[in-house]
Parts: sequence; structure tokens; C-alpha cells
Amino acid sequence: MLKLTRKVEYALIALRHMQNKESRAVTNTKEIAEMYDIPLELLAKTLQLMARGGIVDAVHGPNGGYKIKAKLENINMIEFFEKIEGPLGLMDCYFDSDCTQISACNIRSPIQKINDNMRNMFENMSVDEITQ
Amino acid sequence: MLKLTRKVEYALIALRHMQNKESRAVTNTKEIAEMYDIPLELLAKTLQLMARGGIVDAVHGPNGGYKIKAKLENINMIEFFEKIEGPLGLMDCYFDSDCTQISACNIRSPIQKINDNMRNMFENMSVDEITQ
DNA sequence: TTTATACCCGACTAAATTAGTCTGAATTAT
DNA sequence: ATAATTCAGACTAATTTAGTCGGGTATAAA
Repeated sequence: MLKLTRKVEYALIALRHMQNKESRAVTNTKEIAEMYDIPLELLAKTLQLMARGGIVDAVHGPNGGYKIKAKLENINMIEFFEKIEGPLGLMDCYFDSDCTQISACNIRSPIQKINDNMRNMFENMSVDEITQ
Repeated sequence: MLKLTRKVEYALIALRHMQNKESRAVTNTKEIAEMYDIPLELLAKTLQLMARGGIVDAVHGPNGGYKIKAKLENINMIEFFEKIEGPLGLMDCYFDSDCTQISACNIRSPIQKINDNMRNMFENMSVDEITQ
């Protein structure tokens, strides 16, 4: 419960690793996978997702790899999570689905409140804040 | 990812329901299960966990049920989650386990930062704030 | 222009977690 | 006594996450 996925962890590790290099430098998947002992294929997927999401640039061919493209201080954690895991239903709201049944139920259910608080927190947190 | 479990949802629904009654009133599991269309057995378990955790009082026998015992404004969400789901490893920290490998790795890893921020947020949020 | 290196992509399997069920108790008002 | 209710834990089913595999595409360099 309330866990990040490995893909998100791996993505953060990869970014952090790349941040410690010159901006021109290119890092390939294997390098990161071996250094941090992450399954290569899974890390590869994760990096592909970041490339699609415009967070990193992919360089094809021999001596290729990835480098950071986006300004990480301008990407908030919700955006980041969603680029990697797809739309976040932070939780299923039990009330929303059949609200008519329950006259005592406020529109803004307990679960929605938690949801909002979490979203809010992560929206005000940049990727850079975490990885640097 | 970053989801609450159903047990937690059910617990919040149950508390909310009980809050709208006189403090003397007792609510049985069936009443809540039927009203919100929650699987009886699972809700039962959840209420038992809250009873063990001192959040509600159980009244045995016919006409028995539960009533709120604790001051909900004094219970923070971390305590609440842990009473229901057990100790929360909000996420597995990849770095912590074999930190020696990575010389570039700070002690406080990216994942730990998120962890701390989440814990902090939930520690400053009372159950009452959510359910009322 | 061939070759080797590296990214790309989707389908598949395996593992872990969560949700829900079942069975049989213990407690107590009537 | 009996029926209503909580208590407890083992069990199965469903869902989600993690990880694997096979076959592609792009491109630097020999």
C-alpha cells in the first residue's frame, strides 16, 4: 500500500546517475543496469518511457544511450509518475460510483480528501528536488 | 501504485458512518456492509482491526456492534494506516540495501526523500480531518 | 555497405500483493 | 438454551507489478 513501483525507482536512479555527468555525455542502459544491479530489460523499458515523455533524449546506434533533456526542476512528481505509470487513479473512490444511495454522504468523500492532499503534495515537488 | 487498500477505505467509511450517530449508539457490521454494499466478511475484519487498535470499542452479543472509542482528532493517518495494514514500508529503498557499491550515492536517497515527505504529510493529517 | 551496438516495442510469464471467502469458534442479551 | 454478534485464522481468487523474450529499427564506424 502506498508504494512506488520499481519502474519509478529505476527511473529516479537513472536520472540521478545522469545528473552527475556532463550535459553532453550519453549513458547507455547497460551501464546503469550493471552499476545498480537492475534487470536490464526492465530498466530499458523505463528509459524508453522517459524518452517518450520527453524527459530524456535517446541516441541510437553504437555509443548511443540517453541524456537528460528536460529541466527537471520544471517537472513535478505527478507529471513524472504519470509519464512512467500512466494516469494515476491514486485510489478508487468508493463513494463516487454510486453516490445516490447514501444521503448522508458529502460530495467530497474521505477518500477524495486524501487523494487531493497527495496530489497536491506531489504537484509541489519537482523531480530535481528529489534526484539532486 | 500509491493506492490505498480497500480495508483502509472501508475503515474510513465505517468511521464516518459512526460519527453521524449519537456517541452511545452501537453499529453492527451488517448495517454498514449493506448500506455501502461492502463485502461483509472483509468489513468485519477491518472493524476487528480497528477494535484491536483501540479506535473503536466492540460490543459482543445480540444488539452488539461497534462504537467509536478514540478521539479521532488525535490519531494521525500514519498511525491509522499502520493499525490497519501493519508497518508501512512506504517503498523499498533500493539504495539502502547495498549502499557500499555506489560511491556516488548519498546516504539520503531519492526514494527516502519521497518517503519522508509522504510520512510527514500523513503525520500532520488527523483521521478526523478526513472523516468529518 | 556491411556489421555491430544500442534503442524500440509489444506480448508473454512469474511473482507478489490485495481482495474476498469459509469455517468454526467465543461472548452475551433475551 | 438460543440466536445475534464479534473474533480469528486459514484458504482461494483476482489484480497488479516485476521481469523475460523475441523480433524489430536506427546509426556510427570499419
